[in-house]
Amino acid sequence: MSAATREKLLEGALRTLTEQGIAKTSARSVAAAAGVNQALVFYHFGSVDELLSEACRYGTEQRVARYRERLAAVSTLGELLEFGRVMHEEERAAGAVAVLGQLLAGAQTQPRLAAATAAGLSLWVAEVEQVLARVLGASPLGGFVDVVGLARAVAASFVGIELYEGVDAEGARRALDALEELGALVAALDDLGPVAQRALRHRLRRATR
Amino acid sequence: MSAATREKLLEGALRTLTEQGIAKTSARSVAAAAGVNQALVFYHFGSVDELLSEACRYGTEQRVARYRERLAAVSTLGELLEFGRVMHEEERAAGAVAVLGQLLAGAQTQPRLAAATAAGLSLWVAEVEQVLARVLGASPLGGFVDVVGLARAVAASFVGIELYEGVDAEGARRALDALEELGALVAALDDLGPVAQRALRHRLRRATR
DNA sequence: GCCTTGTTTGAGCGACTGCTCAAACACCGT
DNA sequence: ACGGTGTTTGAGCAGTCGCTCAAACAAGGC
Repeated sequence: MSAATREKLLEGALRTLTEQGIAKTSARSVAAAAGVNQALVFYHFGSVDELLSEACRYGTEQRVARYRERLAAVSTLGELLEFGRVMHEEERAAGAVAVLGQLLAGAQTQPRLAAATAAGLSLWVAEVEQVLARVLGASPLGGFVDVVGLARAVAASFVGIELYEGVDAEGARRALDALEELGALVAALDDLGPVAQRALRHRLRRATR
Repeated sequence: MSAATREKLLEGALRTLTEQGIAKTSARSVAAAAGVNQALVFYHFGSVDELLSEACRYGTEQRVARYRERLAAVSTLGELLEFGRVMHEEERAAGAVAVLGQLLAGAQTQPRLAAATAAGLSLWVAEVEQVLARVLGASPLGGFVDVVGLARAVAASFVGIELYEGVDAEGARRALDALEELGALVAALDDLGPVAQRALRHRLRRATR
């Protein structure tokens, strides 16, 4: 039992990761953020690594579930871009994506953390994949891009930009604006006339061979 | 003087960051990697933060200079994509981009590091910006995307994907493949006939208003 | 009342952290 | 040979790290 303490520690770990970074995240700092004794980290999780791994899963599942309904309603690229902007605003406040960045940095040399972080990221990837398949399927680009790969690229890039925001908020804003613009341009391909669409598809077929 | 020791420490810092991560990068671990006494960190740089900041500048300038000539020769999107692939292979071995990821993670709560990392990233951004302006200027998309913002997005995304590679190498490969594919599709827009190009430009103009 | 089971606590271990410092060192002009 | 200058060294300080442990605690069955 004592799920309450476990949860306090998980929340404390997420808060510490966003506020202090992976370098200053320790059993003591997490326990302080959770308001409990530091020995409980080892009683409940065995090690700091294991706590962070579980916190990654806990936090990611929580965030993904928060957006699942809204994501399911997205059916055009334009809607997806708008959703991305809204989500970015919400997550910046919660720092949820920044957590993945910190874990990703820490995971480079810790196999246990690497597995947990990869699993956490794949939750996001799975969601993005579904939406992209739906959105791109209806576009002239449908069938020409590997949705599985693109979903991974989108998720990883999002984390990179979130980290970038921590050192250059203005630059990150411009980066996101530019991507939104670029997305809107791709969305505009949907509205091309039938002749232009045919010419475009013909070109795309040749480019992918 | 004693530029030799300074350089040894800078190289040692870069090596430690890639091999151990920001969380395990300390004055002692860097000095060990450099093969010198740990007190020299403080004699030459004053603090660990300052050493890492200078290492960021040192490493980034070195890598950017390494690619400047080749980047200047890139004039089409196709060439740019090929260059990106080659550079990725070279940098993965050197771990130079992974260093930026580690510094980015550490910089979230350390103002001194944040400034240095932002400066290092801006060196890459400046290069990407020049190439993008040249490459996109010749494409139907020219004038429709904010090159300054897009360059920042590209740089930050590259770092994110590099970090992702540390936890899921196969996934990162697919992500990069998909991006390359997507780029090839955009490049194919260049080869559209004049009628389709006109229709496309018309659509783009309407989409950006 | 007592004993068992599951949590929580504070103290403490050895190792590590950033950083300081007196002492030793190497190399210079004189 | 001498002093001066810049560099390097090992020891050491106070503090934190991951982790362990005996002891205190709460709660329930008997």
